[in-house]
Amino acid sequence: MPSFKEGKITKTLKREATIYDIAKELNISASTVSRALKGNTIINLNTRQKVQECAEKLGYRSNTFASNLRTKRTNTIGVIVPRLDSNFMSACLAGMEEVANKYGYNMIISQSHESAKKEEQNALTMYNKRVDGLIVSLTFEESDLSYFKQFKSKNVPVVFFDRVPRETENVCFVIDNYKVAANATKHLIEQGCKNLLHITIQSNSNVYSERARGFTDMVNKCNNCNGETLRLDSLSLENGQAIVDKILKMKPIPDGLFVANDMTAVGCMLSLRDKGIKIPEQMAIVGFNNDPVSTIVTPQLSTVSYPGREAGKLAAKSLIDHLKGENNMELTKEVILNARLIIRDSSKRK
Amino acid sequence: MPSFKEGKITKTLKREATIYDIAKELNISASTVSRALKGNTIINLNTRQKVQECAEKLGYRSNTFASNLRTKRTNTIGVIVPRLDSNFMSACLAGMEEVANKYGYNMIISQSHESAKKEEQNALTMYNKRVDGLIVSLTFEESDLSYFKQFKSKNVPVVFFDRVPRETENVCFVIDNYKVAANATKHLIEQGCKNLLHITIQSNSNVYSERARGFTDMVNKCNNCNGETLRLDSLSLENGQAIVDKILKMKPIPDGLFVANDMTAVGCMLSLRDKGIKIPEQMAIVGFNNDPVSTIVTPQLSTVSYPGREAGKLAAKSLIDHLKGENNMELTKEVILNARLIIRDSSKRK
DNA sequence: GTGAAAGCGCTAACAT
DNA sequence: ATGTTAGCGCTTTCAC
Repeated sequence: MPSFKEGKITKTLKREATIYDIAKELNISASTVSRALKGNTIINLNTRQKVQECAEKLGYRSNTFASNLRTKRTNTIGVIVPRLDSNFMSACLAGMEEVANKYGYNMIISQSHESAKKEEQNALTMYNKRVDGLIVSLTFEESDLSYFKQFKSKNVPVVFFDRVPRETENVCFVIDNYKVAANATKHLIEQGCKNLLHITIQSNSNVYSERARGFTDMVNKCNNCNGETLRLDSLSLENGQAIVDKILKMKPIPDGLFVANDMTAVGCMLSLRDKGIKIPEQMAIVGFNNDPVSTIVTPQLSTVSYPGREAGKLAAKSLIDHLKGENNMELTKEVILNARLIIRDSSKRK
Repeated sequence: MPSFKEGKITKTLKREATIYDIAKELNISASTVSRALKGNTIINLNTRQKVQECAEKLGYRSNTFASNLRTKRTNTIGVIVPRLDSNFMSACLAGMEEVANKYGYNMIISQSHESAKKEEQNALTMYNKRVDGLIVSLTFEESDLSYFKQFKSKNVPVVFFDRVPRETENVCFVIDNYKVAANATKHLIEQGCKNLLHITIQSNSNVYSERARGFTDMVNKCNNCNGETLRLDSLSLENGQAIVDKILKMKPIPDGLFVANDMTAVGCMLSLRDKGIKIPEQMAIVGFNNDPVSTIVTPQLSTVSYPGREAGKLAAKSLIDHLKGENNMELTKEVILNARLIIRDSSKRK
């Protein structure tokens, strides 16, 4: 240990206490202090208590970098999501945080804002911060995802949820977007809709393409009905007005809407109501996500429940189990979460 | 540097590349590599390029711990919030993340779940992780907040937002809850409400106590009206039913409601509608936060706009400016953000 | 423009 | 039960 000959008092006030300070104070070795601090029972109880007291007295706090530098683990999980300010995403994050926290992991969260470039930057940051594991929901901007490959070479597990790669070796937590979209469409057909419209986003993301595919396939199975898909640049509450303007110019005007998220569906509903169009009589509507807004709008919005909190918890748990060596990720490829159609008044004609 | 005599090849594959590996490969010193990697222009451009190439070739990534261990900075900001899955909070977090990311900081987020004990644990974790700064919104469970004092002794700036300490030396980002609550109450009175009810949470938190005080003071200024405050254990959409049951048993039944958050206000509205009570004619309602749901419910909910995203951005910016030495936190005590009453149909009688 | 050397604070293998 | 020792990978004087 270096000696602080000059200005000792000032330095002592400024400097962080280390295990060496404790060791010196108690006339024992640093290793003993290190062990005592970890509660290692091989160390005399008496010594342990003394160390603890002295640590508190000196305002000691463990230096995670020094520790990480040695142990090569960070106890940190990186999370990259498109945006964190949606009901669905914050539910996912809350679930992850809960699990991570429970097992002693911290979470670093970053947003890609739907930009592949930002996603890459974020991935690089996570990589350099040496997160122990990574949880990702992709942007809908297309990219080769090569920047996630590097993690594999370092044995850092990556799991995806919701928006997952089309093809990947990584574990994915998803719902069966195809099936549930087909179900929703079938429901609209059963309610007597003849001219269906699917409103979604222009994207190659599995989430949206699968929903669109489910919609189209189901429409095609139906002999006397028609289906169109409207692909927009973004989906939000505010888009409602513009969307409705478009819809009302279509020939024939659709009588059934399957919208890829609830906020947009609600935006449409509000605008349709302004135009005096009756829901569900003239236009039956089904949304997606079971956002709280779906129960608040009048009439209540039929939607697909998507258990975000559970998805988050499961993804985090799976990652942590893997890190603790308690499960073998090679065994799991994909976890399909339960999503189901919730029928409410916005689509119920019978 | 240690030599890896045995099993060199295997080790080379597993081991992380370091600046020493690059140095050896290029026959230069580690210091030069270190400088080159940082783009230090004192190093020959040619050398810098070579180093860069070699780094990529070896899959080198900077070891932040070693770096942090030396520089004693983490470029990480800790965030502790009660819950992250509300519209308001995720807007705040999104704002913070945006700013933090822009200035090269990472964010570690944790939830206290309204428990003071968990808040303390989280603070301790942040402390030990040596965050460069901390942004906090408090639980509504009361505590002495002593666990935030330690940061000051280490010169780690702490800023609070939304739910802030009653007395503190730290910078706080808030709205004027008192004033805006008084305004909302005044508005209800102006609409002809005689029996007002404020629905809030049982808490000493500045946010709720100030809103309640604003309400009460304004009611007291009014000669011919009456005001009660209902303090609950929690506020949520789901509480609506139970709250309405209580309200309808009151004598006299209130004709004006000022609810401390929008979700709860909406919960009440839905339940009131079920009971056939007319809004705003029989019961005028004002909420708080300007959550998207306020524009979705029928009739639209009058509320108080609370600029969460801006609050988050400002809090983060202030913290980072301070970390960069660009502002003096001693100069700022409290930043009052703009919040204003938004009058919609749920309270408009005239 | 580049190198040598010391040390940030901790842990763990090995000794006693 | 405790101590000795040797680094983890980086940055940063100071020297040339």
